[in-house]
Amino acid sequence: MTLRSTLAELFGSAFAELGLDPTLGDVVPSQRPDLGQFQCNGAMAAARAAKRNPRDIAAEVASIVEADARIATLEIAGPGFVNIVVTDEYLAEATSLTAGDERLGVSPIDGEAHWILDYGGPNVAKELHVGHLRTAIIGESFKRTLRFAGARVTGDVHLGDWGVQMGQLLVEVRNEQPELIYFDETYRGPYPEESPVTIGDLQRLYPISAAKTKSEPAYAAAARLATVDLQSGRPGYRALWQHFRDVSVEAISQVYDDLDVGFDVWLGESSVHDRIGPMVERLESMGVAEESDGAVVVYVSAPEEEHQIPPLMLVKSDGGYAYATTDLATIEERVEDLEGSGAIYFVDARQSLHFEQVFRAARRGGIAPDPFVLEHAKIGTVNGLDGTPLKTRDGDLPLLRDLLADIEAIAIASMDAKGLADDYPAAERSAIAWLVGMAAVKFGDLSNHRTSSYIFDLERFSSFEGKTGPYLLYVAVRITSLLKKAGEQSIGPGPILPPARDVERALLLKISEFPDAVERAITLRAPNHVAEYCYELSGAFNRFYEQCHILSEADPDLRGSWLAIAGLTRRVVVTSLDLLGISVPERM
RNA sequence: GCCCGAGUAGCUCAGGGGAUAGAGCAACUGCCUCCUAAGCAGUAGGUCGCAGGUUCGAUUCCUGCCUCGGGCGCCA
Repeated sequence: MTLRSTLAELFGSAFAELGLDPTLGDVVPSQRPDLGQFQCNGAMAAARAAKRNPRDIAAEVASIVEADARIATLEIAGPGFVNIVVTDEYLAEATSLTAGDERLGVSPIDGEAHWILDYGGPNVAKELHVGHLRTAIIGESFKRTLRFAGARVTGDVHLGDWGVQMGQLLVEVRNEQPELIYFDETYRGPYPEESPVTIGDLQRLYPISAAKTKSEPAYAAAARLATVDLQSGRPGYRALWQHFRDVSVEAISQVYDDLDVGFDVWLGESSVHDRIGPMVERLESMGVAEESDGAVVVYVSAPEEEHQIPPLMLVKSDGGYAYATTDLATIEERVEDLEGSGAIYFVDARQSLHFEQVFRAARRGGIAPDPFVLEHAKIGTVNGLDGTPLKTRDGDLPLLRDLLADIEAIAIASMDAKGLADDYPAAERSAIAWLVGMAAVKFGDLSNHRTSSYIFDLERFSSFEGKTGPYLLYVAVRITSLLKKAGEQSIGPGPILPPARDVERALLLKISEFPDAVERAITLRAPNHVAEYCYELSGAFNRFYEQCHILSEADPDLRGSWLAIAGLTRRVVVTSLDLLGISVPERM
């Protein structure tokens, strides 16, 4: 129960008392802080249905609500706005309640639901590149936020580990090292535990094999054959493939670890391979899958639909499965094995048609029962300064590893230039630089809406000032330092007193908005609401800090109250940052 | 051609049917004898792409148009 929702309930029951819809009593933070702290706009909406003057309704609602001891003033303004100011006593009381709640006022959501989140999608043999950045950051944040609200969540990396690229790699490795035991069809194992290839080898070979597949039909045929052999279980191929997967997972998880992005399961395309055959057969026998031009497809548009969308390709005319097939089988896995109640895909918006097709096919084929939620949370692209997807000078997608190293270097340069933390141990200093860089990247990403493509400008990261991740770290660190100093002077927090200054009231009101930001982030699948909130809260604290000099305050009760407020602010900031996947250093 | 998304301050972007549309950067002006100036305060900057519609009220919802980006059966 939050301050805002308490008021909404209060107004709701007043509307109900007048025989009007209680949802009209919704209360929101005021858009005109000069006129009030909160506002209720329901009277204007009610006026039409009730065929009455909105100001009259507002007046009647106000006269009921006014009696409540928590309300300081109510004013009717304009066409029928009710501007609300709560008493300082109640504001203090509500803040104490928040401080006493482990979830800081966020109400727990349905703990029965089990959400499967898909925000990985890296491929074996390919390093994580900038295209993986947004999905990882946003998905991770959403996972943490859902979990904070008490939901059961499983993050699946969904590795691309089973397509024709695997066949291509097998062929290319054979070209380079034909003597390897894995290619000897007469050999009966066991195979070496040591991988014959490194992740570096795979990254080198992958583009070569991809290029040859394009230009040499015979090579492409060999790759397809190898893929089929792999998938049908040829032991040498399986063993070699396992090495491909292992070395790739090691490299991939290293970068995810650096990003502090985690997955609960490392499933992938290969883990649903055995499901595909039976699934296709079942869809065919149901009449959902049909033969068309030598391929097997699922029609996903009803004939009468005005805008037809193309059918989903299940089996290509060469007998191979399409990647939509794998995605369909993955849904089945998520329903049956993972026992999910829904799956949310944090994936590039450009794949929206693909997901539309897959989701429709999953419904038609009964793979996803009706209550199972299927949702594509569209992610915008990371663009360069020219507004097109970010590329290196060679035209490749920049590797995440390189990008993060650049950011770290910028953070160090920035610290050097400002002479920050120059008396700290070198190891701590570089740890701080890393956290500052990560905060900059993540906040820069998360403060944009999920669906919008934004311009990633390294230059802009060279200054960690203004609305940036480091600004938020700075607030948390400032408070840590403040609390430490207070402790050294044996000053402790006390009960939160009714606020007497505007900056203090503004801070307490902002603290009370945390649950609304979290709720919005969850329902809209949009962590930018938490990011935006955290920035606003930080600003409110900095203004408070500027005007209320805590440690030199003579009144011990006031000092204790302010210290408690500072401590609570820190908790909310650190919690918000944690929901964004951003870690805070002890000092900076 | 059809579908999806975007168009808001010089730049990068927020914005929940409500009042006077916000932030950061860049520009200009102040504030470190005082808990971290990675900070705070202030000035300036807008026909919210265009035209209609719904509504007491539209940047927000609907329709059309313009511009840009993306997607559209055998790549994944």
